[in-house]
Amino acid sequence: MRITNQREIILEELRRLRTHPTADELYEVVKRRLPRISIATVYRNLERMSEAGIIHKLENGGRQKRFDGDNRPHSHVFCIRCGRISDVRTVEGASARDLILDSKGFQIIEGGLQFEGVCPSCQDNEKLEAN
Amino acid sequence: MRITNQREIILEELRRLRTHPTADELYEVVKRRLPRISIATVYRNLERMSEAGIIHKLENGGRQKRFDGDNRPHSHVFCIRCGRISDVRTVEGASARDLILDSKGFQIIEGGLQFEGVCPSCQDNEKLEAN
DNA sequence: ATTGGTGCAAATGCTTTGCATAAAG
DNA sequence: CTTTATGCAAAGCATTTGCACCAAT
Repeated sequence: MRITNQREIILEELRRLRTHPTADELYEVVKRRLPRISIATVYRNLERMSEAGIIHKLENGGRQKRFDGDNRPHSHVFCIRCGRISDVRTVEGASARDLILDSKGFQIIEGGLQFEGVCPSCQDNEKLEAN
Repeated sequence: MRITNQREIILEELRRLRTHPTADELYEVVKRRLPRISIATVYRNLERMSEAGIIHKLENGGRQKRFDGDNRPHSHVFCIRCGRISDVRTVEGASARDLILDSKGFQIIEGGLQFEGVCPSCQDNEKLEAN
């Protein structure tokens, strides 16, 4: 994997953001430093780097993918309303890998806890909408 | 929610299949019984029923969504190569909801263990490709 | 010099939607 | 009868890809 300007800046900005941005959100930020960059380059690099384990790709209920520059193992909460993602703390030592009993022949590569809920700002919106 | 023929048969076939089918796989199966059904109807009903908690929508690394007619809480393994999904057994009592310590203000609706790995048939393919 | 990466625009593919018609309650 | 669901085709939208050009090693 060649070290290009684009790749470095994409990684740098993804690590700086703590918001688990979507590809196009990250593209907007990176564009400020590299005005001629293409969204395709952002997608290609996010894909390559997540395959390489440098970053993490997060799924969210069929919405746009989100990316996480923090590749230490940790759990997330997904807002089922707006798609926002937060990190969460869980009990130490309760790794999903240890909890699995029968993997149905699958070679387990990783496991994690995943939560779904409603984020604070969507809870506010729900209250407003109720009136 | 009105009880239509389409809705009943979609649910029936989804419950019968234990393969966590994609919308179009299910469409193919349902079409044998209802030749004039539209894929849009399948999508609409899967969406409605998963909102209502009758069935479950499963995400899989940015691939096509898969659906599960078994709505009892349980964990899945996702094949990172082909997208196949299997149910897995985990230790009793280790619910993700209990493990969470700080939910960052999110109102947790559900939590579960999620694994990624390589399914048996893709492991075979990997062996073949190595030669 | 050679390989791999980029930008652009077009294509892809899953999913959703508008609308006229049909079925359910 | 009134409302909700369906079928069809077209649109939407995030993501991927072909290709000619450029940059890194």
